[in-house]
Amino acid sequence: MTAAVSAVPSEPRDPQRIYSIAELAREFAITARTIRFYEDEGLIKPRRQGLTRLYTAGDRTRLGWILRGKRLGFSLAEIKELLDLYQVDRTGVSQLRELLRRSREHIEDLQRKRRDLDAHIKEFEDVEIQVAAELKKRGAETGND
Amino acid sequence: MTAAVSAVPSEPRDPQRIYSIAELAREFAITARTIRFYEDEGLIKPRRQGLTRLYTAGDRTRLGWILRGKRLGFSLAEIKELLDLYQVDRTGVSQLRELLRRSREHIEDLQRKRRDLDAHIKEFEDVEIQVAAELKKRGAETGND
DNA sequence: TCTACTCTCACGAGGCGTAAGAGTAA
DNA sequence: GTTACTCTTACGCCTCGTGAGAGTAG
Repeated sequence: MTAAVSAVPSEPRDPQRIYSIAELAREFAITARTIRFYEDEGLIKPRRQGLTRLYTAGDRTRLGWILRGKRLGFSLAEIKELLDLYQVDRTGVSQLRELLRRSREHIEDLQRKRRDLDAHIKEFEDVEIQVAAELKKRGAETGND
Repeated sequence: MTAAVSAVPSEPRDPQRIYSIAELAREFAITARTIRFYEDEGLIKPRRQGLTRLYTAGDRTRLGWILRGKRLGFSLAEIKELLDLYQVDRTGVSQLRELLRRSREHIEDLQRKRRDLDAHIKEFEDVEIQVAAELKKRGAETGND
């Protein structure tokens, strides 16, 4: 199902720290290839030292954000759009208005998702309750062994 | 982004009612091809009258469930597993225990998703608040026009 | 040389879309 | 007989990667 991987990894202890691609791959339990793929898709833009990619703490946060979006069922294109929301030009009023509009749109989308999720959870909790009751009736233990 | 489609459509007014594939496709804003595809994948099993598929209210509910799972980022394979949880054989104690175990597992997965989602929502709400404040500062209306 | 990175194909699974061609019910 | 469905078969496409092979920096 879902890999038991830290959702948002340990807080960035040192905001100045630089990460290698392999380090990030290990930390997020993905492959370096995947990180490069996200770069190809325009989701992340590490600095370079020659050919080697250098990731800042910000890049790392961004990557965690991407993966979280993925777990929530957003496509890479959608995630890119969401990420871009953070760094659009905020100088003009019309741009701010547009940002506000899209932000609200996304919040509604997310809230819809949450309603779906809550309904899902409730159903499985019902299953759990019923099955636990049935097991109890039969005199079997219901604990987690 | 996400199509503005009724998440769970109107309650099944008549539990006896039979639906055609086109009807369900319209209702859920998907194509008949998609519904047949789900059948190929073993997610739904309508009755047949000759070759024509006949969907019960239960099938309709099931389809809605599948689509909700999709919106939450589950793969069809995962959704199939979740759906199967509902109708596994519940006669034996060991089967009940297994059902309970997997049910709890899924609930944990769903709760993890919810934490992700809440964090996401909070971030965008922060964006909204900041942008709205900035617009107000500049004397522009922030309302939804 | 060995490690760790870089690159570019290329392939593959998941999730459908999209005809093609044919049957059937009103 | 035309419209509006239905069906199966099957190829194609986009997304999201994985893998292979080959080159390079230290």
